[in-house]
Amino acid sequence: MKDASCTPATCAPPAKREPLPLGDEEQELADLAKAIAHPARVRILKVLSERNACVCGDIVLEIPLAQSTVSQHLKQLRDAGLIQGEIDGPRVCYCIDPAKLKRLKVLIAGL
Amino acid sequence: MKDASCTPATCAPPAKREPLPLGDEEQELADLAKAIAHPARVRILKVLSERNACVCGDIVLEIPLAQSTVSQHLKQLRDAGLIQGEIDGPRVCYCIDPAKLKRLKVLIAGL
DNA sequence: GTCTTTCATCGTAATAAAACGATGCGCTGT
DNA sequence: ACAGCGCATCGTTTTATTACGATGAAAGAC
Repeated sequence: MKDASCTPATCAPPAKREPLPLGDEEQELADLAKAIAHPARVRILKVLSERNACVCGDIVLEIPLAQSTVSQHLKQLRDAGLIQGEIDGPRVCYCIDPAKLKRLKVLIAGL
Repeated sequence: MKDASCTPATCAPPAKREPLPLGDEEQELADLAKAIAHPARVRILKVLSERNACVCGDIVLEIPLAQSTVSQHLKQLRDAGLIQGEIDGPRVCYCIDPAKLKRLKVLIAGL
């Protein structure tokens, strides 16, 4: 099974312009990718997705890490905008932000 | 525009089982995500994709970083399997590995 | 052969990420 | 009010990432 070997012939012409300073869209995708660049965070998203709704703090039960560590990962996902938390009495309910997740999918698909 | 607010009511039942030890697929996605979790690497993929073929070492010209740094980023993409390099005389031609990129897209889409 | 070009790698310094236990803060029961 | 639960944050250590200049190795030109 021969996959895309890149022969010099297939090479495209070099650039003429300056190296643009790493645009916003590149940064956006990089940030979103970084948010899921850890198996624990992938697991969190998967859990939030399987239980189609939030699933409060027993996300911790799904992940073989200390509570404080899981909380940190949740924060990263929250900072990236991929999930959001809603305070419900003593607990906090998390759920996926579908718009942001969609945005990630679009950016990835555009590669 | 009200987006997915997660009320406690929507919360799914808790888990019964043990915290599984962070599976292979989660790790795979995390690794691929990490590979693109930097704007320079996103840019590299974009360049390799726009010039539909390899574009050898003048990737460096497209990125406002030192040559050695770009080479490091290329290595990370190579280690992740997203790109591959082919030696062509004094230069090296890089191109996207479509299968691996597809794999990334599938995993992301599955979120 | 030597010189040059092209890229990778080494060595290093600065910054960020990951993990944990301990602490703190806001609720909800009693 | 007080105790307990649920979760976030603090403080710390360890490890990884990012970046650069300098050095090296391989191929082509002379």
